[in-house]
This record gives sequence, C-alpha cells and structure tokens, in this order.
Amino acid sequence: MPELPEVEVVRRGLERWVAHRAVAEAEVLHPRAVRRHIAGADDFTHRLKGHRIGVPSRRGKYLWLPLEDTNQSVLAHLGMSGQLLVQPHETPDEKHLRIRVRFADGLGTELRFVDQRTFGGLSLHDNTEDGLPDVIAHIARDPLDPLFDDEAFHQALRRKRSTIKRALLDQSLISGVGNIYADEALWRARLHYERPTAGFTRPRTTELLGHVRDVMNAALAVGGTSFDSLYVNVNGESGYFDRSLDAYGREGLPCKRCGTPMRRAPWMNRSSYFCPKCQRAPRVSS
DNA sequence: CCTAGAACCTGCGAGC
DNA sequence: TGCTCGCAGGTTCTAG
Repeated sequence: MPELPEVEVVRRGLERWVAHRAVAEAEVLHPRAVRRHIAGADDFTHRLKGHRIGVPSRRGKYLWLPLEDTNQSVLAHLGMSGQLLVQPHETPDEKHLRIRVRFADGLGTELRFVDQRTFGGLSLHDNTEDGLPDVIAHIARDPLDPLFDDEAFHQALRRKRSTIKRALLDQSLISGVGNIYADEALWRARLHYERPTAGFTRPRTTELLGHVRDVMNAALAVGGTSFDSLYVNVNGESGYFDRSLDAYGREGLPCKRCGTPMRRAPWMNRSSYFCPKCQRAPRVSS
C-alpha cells in the first residue's frame, strides 16, 4: 500500500494489536514473500519463533517489528499490493495469504501477510546503532520525520540532473512519497512533473515540501487512500482519502482550481496526472 | 558515477 | 463468451 500515510496507518494498527506479543510459530506459504531474507524461509520461521514483538517503527514505506532481547527486526514492505492483517484464527485464509504468524497467547488473533502481486515481503535483519534494519540504512528520512533535513534535501535537488517527480520518488532523497502523493503535491505546488530539479530555488523547495507534508497529514487523518479492498488497515478497513484527491486519477475532469480538463501522461511505466494550465511544462524538455 | 527504462508479478476492466 | 491489451499504490537491476 503503499505510500507513507497508508503504511503509517498499518504501523499504528500493529502497535495496538501485535506489539508485546510472543511469536509461537511463523508459516511461510509462498517463498517469494521472504525472498529478501537471504537465508531462506526455514531460517526465517526458525529465528522468529519464541521472540516477543516490540513497538513497530516506520521510515518512509518500510516498517519493522523489533524482536525484543535480540538486535534484530522483522522488516516489512508492502510493495504494490501487500497487506498486514490481524485476523481471528477462524477467518478463512485469504486467496493470496503468503505468511502467517501465530502468537503464544489466548487473544485468538494472528498476523497475516497477504499480497496479490508479491512485490512486497518480510525479512529479518540486524539493526544498526539507530535501531534501523541495516538493509534500509540508505533510505532517507521521510518528510514527517522531525529530523528530516529540508536544507539537505534542497541541496540534493540542486545537484541532481533530473526532474522533480523522479526526485520525489527517489527514496534515498526523501522517502514515503509514491505516485499518488507526488502528483497531489505537485498539483498543489503548481509544478509540472518534468521540471528540472537543478533550477529549484530554496523558496520553491520549501513550498513543495510544505505541500508534501500537508497532503500526507490530510490523508493520515482519514486513514489513507484506498480505491478498493487491496488497501486496508490491519482490521481490513479502507481509508477515505480517495474522496479528497485533487489530481491523481482525475483524467478529463475539471481542475479544481481553474476548471481546465486534467490530463494523464504516460510516465515511467505508469501515469502522471496534472493540470495543463496550472502546471506548465518546462520550456526545455530534455 | 549518474540517469532512464525495463523487469518483476497477478488480476481486473475495457474493447474487440 | 472469451481473448488480448493496458493498467495498477513500488523497488531494483541493467544498459547507456
């Protein structure tokens, strides 16, 4: 699911329903779901068994469950279609159930990783000194992190010979932004997705970051964005932010600012939605 | 070193 | 009805 607000909704659900519970047994139903765990599925389940889950953390679109009394965490990425669900034991297995974690308590619920497209997955990793799984040390802080460095982000933009939407999706520059919130923030900032980053002024960067934060906080307040049953919280409930989208998915509909029909342009094997009047294409397109 | 584009998967809806 | 095509919220590898 996707982008930061949706992942944070999931993290909060895990904090409430899974934190401080001891793992009785894990079961891998599809090996691809643990492909980032290099030692394999058997090693994954063996090392999980018997350990208590700590308080879940998140950076960008990654979230992880620390294993108490170890220096390791279960790292989760939801990819395009992953879900982490807390379900009663008696709930029938989902069609795309990939991993099941049972707990050593009487609460009657289990953790399930369900993922249609199998781009996501779980894996176990050592933590760095910061308590971060070592394999995501290269992921930048996200814009809702109090320690996110606006000035460093601005300087990184100026160094890039790329365009702004690519930069927003570059998780080593700023994490948590995906295709929806990139389009939303760019629409709010009246910036075309192909504007070169090298010419960004500090005020322009500051304004854009403000819009990124605003749109993410707004989405978080209503439980994230979900168009269908694929994107749900740990209780299987959908978010409502799709009703508030200003750009994403609005091809042909009037721009909410100026009324001009919104456009969809193919971009990087996906789509960019924008207003051709409010978000003028840069003069020199490389 | 850097950037752009394809590849990885499964399923759904549109169009023929 | 059934086929093919395009498309989907992300990351990572390869080619240039």
